[in-house]
Amino acid sequence: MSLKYAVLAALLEGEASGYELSKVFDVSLANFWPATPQQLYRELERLAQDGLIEARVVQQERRPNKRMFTLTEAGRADLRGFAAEPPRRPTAIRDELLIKIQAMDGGDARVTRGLIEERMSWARGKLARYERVRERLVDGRTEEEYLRTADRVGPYLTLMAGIAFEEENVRWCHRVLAVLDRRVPLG
Amino acid sequence: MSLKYAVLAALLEGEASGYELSKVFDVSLANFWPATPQQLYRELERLAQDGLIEARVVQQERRPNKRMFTLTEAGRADLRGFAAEPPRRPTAIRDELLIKIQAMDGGDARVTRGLIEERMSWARGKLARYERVRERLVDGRTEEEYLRTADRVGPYLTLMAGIAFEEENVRWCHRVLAVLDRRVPLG
DNA sequence: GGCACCTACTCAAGAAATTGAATATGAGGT
DNA sequence: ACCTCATATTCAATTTCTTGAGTAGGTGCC
Repeated sequence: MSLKYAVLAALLEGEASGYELSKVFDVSLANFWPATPQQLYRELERLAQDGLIEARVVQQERRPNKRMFTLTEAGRADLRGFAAEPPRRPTAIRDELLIKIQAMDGGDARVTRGLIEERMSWARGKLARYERVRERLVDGRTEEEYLRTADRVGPYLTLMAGIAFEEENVRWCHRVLAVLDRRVPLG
Repeated sequence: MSLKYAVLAALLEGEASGYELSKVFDVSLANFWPATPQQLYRELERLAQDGLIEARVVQQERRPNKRMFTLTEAGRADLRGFAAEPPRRPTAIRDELLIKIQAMDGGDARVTRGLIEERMSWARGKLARYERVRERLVDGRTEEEYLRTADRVGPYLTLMAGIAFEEENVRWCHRVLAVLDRRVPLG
């Protein structure tokens, strides 16, 4: 049900094809509502049938044709309605690494260390990418100026949530490493 | 696939029935691998068939009988193997509220405020519950002492992740409220 | 006395997600 | 010449998840 609104929200940025959406999703929406390309194509089909988005086929010469989708007024209205309702489900996190950490005792601490280090460097990579998105958004303005004057601040606030999450992730990894070291010194 | 290991990890705490597991999942595992009772019962069936857990029926007088499940040695070994592998999928977060925030511009800022306040008080409630779990775990010891000496620290470290996540959540909510106020002062 | 909630599950229909492959073409590198 | 990657989807099989209901007695509260 929510994928529907995630797609509509993505289209607030403007017209896009399924393929483009699947890219956009990867860098922004995926941070709080992941979806595979297949899911997106299916959802776009449905939304078009329900009149919440409009499709037009763009003929291309040296590429496969593509269908570009735009929000309709009905789509905007539906999204506004959704945005004003309280969420139906609480936040859900699925993190395989945490299952592994839950079960780590009795295993090889050095292997666990490796997993944590991998996670940490992945989180740092993500932070770097977020930072670039942030810079493109504020576009030279100070944050304060941006937040007071920009048309839309929603995308910035969700980006902040993503950044905070990954920063916290890095701190947690440090902490786990410290605990592991105290218990089984690598000396 | 991971639900399997989440269940095995939960059984590291000792024998449990499906019903008990569904309670345990609610307070601890659900924080990084949510599952409904139906999912759990199905998974337990499968794990028992595969010989990773053992079931025994406990006759009860004034209650329906229950089946208690224990890890087998094969189950422990499988779990150890899993815990040493790198995760197959990155962390996935699904947060309806963030979709709403992404799409909030053009809507009623007071309504959005309400949603954020709801989220904040929910996060505080969760923090309070986490704190109680933490106290039961450390059981009078200092954190330092606990971390050096306890048999298992995995559950504590995942609890720390949950606490950090919710604290971050609260901070983010404050921030969003500040931004909303600056843009549309409530006077 | 009645009602709601707790224990302890099981069943089944339908919706959704996952996965892998298929299609067709072009661009860029070695 | 060949290989891989990018564009831009679609299809289909399988698995998984979600939802609601059903069963059946017990406990606690007003």
